[in-house]
Amino acid sequence: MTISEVSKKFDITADTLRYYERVGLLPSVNRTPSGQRDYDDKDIGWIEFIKCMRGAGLPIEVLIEYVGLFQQGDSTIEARKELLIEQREILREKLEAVQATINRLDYKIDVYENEMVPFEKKLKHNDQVDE
Amino acid sequence: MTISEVSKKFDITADTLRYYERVGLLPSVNRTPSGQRDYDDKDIGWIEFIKCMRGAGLPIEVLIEYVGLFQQGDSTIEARKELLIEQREILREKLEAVQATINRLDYKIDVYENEMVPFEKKLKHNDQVDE
DNA sequence: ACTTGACTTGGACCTAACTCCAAGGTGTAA
DNA sequence: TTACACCTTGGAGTTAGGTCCAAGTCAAGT
Repeated sequence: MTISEVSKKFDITADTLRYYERVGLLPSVNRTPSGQRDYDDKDIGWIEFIKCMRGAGLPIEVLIEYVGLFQQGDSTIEARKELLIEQREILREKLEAVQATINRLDYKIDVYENEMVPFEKKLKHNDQVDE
Repeated sequence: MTISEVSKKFDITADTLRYYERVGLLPSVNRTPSGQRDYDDKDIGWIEFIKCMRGAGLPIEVLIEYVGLFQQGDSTIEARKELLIEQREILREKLEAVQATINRLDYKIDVYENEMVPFEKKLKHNDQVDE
């Protein structure tokens, strides 16, 4: 799979895909004899994983560390698990914060709705007075 | 209230508070005769609001716009409401993404837990073989 | 009056995560 | 074989959101 195909498939720019590779987030992408990237299923899997994790806000550094551990084989299983648990905890806190803010916006929007009723009434009243 | 008191109260550095003011996010903070900031209840209210919104990831630009609308008075109530509705929608999507990623991490962590059982068994087996 | 600690400003600097560009190589259809 | 779209690299530039610093002012205690 070429870089532009992957780019379209995941809606990630080719520049970003090259950047990911450069920083060690996407190691060992195969090349065609002429040097062009040729993504295989394993690469696609990583990209899909990275897209999901980045979409939730995990820092690239953390993902690089995870990839690095993965490449070191079975001896890092425990470390990888700990890393994921730690990130999950951070995401749980983020979820809480986002939910709390949504609740607050719900309330504020509701107040605006109800504040507009007397506001519109006032406008109507003024219209009547003018007539 | 002095800047350091506000800083402690909300766990926001004084530099950040000044930065917020500079970019127009916290307009019209009163000063003492000697020119030092003296935050009042209204300021405190805004800071608390900003902290909550920033904590959920709303961009500063959007908050600046909201503050600006607010200062223009009642005629912007509808616009403010629309702005909040739009941001709420974005937060809902973020919530979805974070939740989906937590679920995925739950699954991966679970796999690691179960992958480690045979891994440890293997270790134990080796131990027995060695003895 | 002097010290100490908090406050002021303007502006430079920093980090994360891209994003863009120039200069050049490749591949395929007419 | 020429045109054209697509690929390559290294490196510079961008954006958001702070963060830090120097040089100076101010306030409270001794």
